[in-house]
Amino acid sequence: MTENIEVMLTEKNINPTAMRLLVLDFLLKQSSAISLTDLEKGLDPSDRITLYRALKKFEEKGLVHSIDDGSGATKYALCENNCEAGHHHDLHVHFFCNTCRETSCLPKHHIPQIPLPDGFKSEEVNLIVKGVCNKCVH
Amino acid sequence: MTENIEVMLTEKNINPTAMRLLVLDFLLKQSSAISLTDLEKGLDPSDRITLYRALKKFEEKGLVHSIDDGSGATKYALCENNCEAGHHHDLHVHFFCNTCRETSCLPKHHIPQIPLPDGFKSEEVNLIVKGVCNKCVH
DNA sequence: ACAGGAAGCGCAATGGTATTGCAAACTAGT
DNA sequence: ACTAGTTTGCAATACCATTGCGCTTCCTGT
Ligand SMILES: [Mn+2]
Ligand SMILES: [Mn+2]
Ligand SMILES: [Zn+2]
Ligand SMILES: [Zn+2]
Repeated sequence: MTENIEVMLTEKNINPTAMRLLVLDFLLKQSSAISLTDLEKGLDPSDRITLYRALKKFEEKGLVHSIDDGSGATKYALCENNCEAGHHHDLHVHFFCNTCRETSCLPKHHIPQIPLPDGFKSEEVNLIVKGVCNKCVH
Repeated sequence: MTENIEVMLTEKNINPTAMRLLVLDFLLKQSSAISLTDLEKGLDPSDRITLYRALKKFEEKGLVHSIDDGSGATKYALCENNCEAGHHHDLHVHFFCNTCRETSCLPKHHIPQIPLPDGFKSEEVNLIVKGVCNKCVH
């Protein structure tokens, strides 16, 4: 099991340090995207900055992607495999639940083509839908 | 002219104080959305907190809307008229230029319907396109 | 005109997040 | 075991957002 996690790191050219194994293990257990603070609280006595740099490294190497859901804190979630270092390919919709305040990836829901006025060139799109998630609907 | 600005405020049930007149005047002169810091620098010797509360009041009353463009600082822009207190109706696309770092409203470009998985209910959508704006394309 | 009271303003203070510098600890290759 | 490069922990910094509070200003009823 730890070996499995280690392979995931080495495949992305990330040195599998003890801290990074813990971080990836924690990420794998999540059902929604987490913030740095979530991670810090989840991995008890751990330095926030080290965790911050672990996430940054993961993102840089295409293992996780960051999500700006408007909550003020950047969220992180594992990529869908096809991402490479410095090049993310998982441009999907993200959902923020106003009830449980969890942010989820909707990898099946690609972002539609957005028409723009003449002279505007799109390079990146951030689409975040807010509402009530499937767990909070009653 | 000042009378005109004053009317805009009173129509939205906002007390037209000296500070608020200045803020609205400044907003009317902008061609793109501005941050609180932009406003503070634009209106020379003025208290940041007072400006902050002016913008909050304007937003609450449906005169401006706030934009989270991922830059870290909330941007503000005038609404398209049909907005009411506590109820904004200008759900349009926003564009962030990676070159000039200006954020623009694209009021002609409504946000398309985003399909969601079963059980998810959409209440709000934030769509921000990043790229190169018409002024920066060469 | 006067007394209250509400609204607005300026300043201080707080809390949260992101980011960098630096020295100590650690790893890997020789 | 030694050295070079990487990783870590802690301090420090920089913003941004938000609230508390006393003072001023403006409005209103008497
Ligand atoms: Mn995602
Ligand atoms: Mn807008
Ligand atoms: Zn939920
Ligand atoms: Zn531009």
